[in-house]
Amino acid sequence: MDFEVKNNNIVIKNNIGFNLKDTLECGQCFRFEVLSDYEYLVIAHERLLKVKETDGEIIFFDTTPEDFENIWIPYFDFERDYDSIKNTLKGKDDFLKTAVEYAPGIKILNQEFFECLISFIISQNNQIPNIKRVIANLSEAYSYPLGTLNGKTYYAFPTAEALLDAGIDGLMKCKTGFRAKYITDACEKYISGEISTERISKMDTASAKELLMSIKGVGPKVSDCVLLFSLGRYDVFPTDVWVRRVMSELYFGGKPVKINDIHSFAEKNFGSLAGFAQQYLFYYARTLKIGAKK
DNA sequence: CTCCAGGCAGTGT
DNA sequence: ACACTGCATGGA
Repeated sequence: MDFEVKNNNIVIKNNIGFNLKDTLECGQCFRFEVLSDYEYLVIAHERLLKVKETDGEIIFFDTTPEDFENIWIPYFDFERDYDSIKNTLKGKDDFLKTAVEYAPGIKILNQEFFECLISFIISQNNQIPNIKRVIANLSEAYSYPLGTLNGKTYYAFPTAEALLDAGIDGLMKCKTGFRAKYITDACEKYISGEISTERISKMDTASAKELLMSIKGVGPKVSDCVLLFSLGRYDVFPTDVWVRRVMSELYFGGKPVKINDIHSFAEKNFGSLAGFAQQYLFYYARTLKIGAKK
């Protein structure tokens, strides 16, 4: 893709339908901060990125062309044809059309596997602001600083070795709660090589999901999130309380629906684009509180 | 105070 | 196969 170098910044034309705010705030990642309207701090791949969306342009501050091409283009999924994906989904039904058009600028980020795995283990029975806080706690306690902005220091995500060394006590001090033992189990399986992106890349999605679920604290929802947000498996349909609610409201007459029925519906109707559909539906449902009490 | 959150493991039928 | 319950923590 085309980009310009201006001072130490990279600037691109936003002719790719990208919305920075919706992409970061749609619940797929936890390592960002709002600096001002349309301006964010992103932590990923052991880097601190200031990024701003202006009228028709995206600016990546203090970024080299090498980092932009090798890290940020893949991370933000800039080279995928989202118009084609969105057009296909909008043609499925009017409900999905509404959800896609609610936030058409969402891209599915390509996050790092280990960080994504631990983050979504932490996400269970938790709320997004608290998930972000716990991840920040772990990073500050068990990793190294990447830089300082406005007097605040930001830290890389810890390695599996560092989190294992932290022990249950260390993890509990970071407010991981009952998930501490799950994190430890994930670290052990990752360090041993039992769980790795190399192994998973050779497996079909169902087998990959089964392997991930061998980790304590990783069930259908967490494994689907990891598969979708860090392994490029777009045929999964992570189903949490919000997705369950919105699916019930839109496709099952407001009645309670079993997870398996939702998965069957998504596989049949959304197929290889289920993951994209899920993210549009999730953001739409959560933001508008579709199906929530009150 | 109670209830719930991008769920899951454990236990029981 | 399915239903029920406890779980660390913080916020409404």
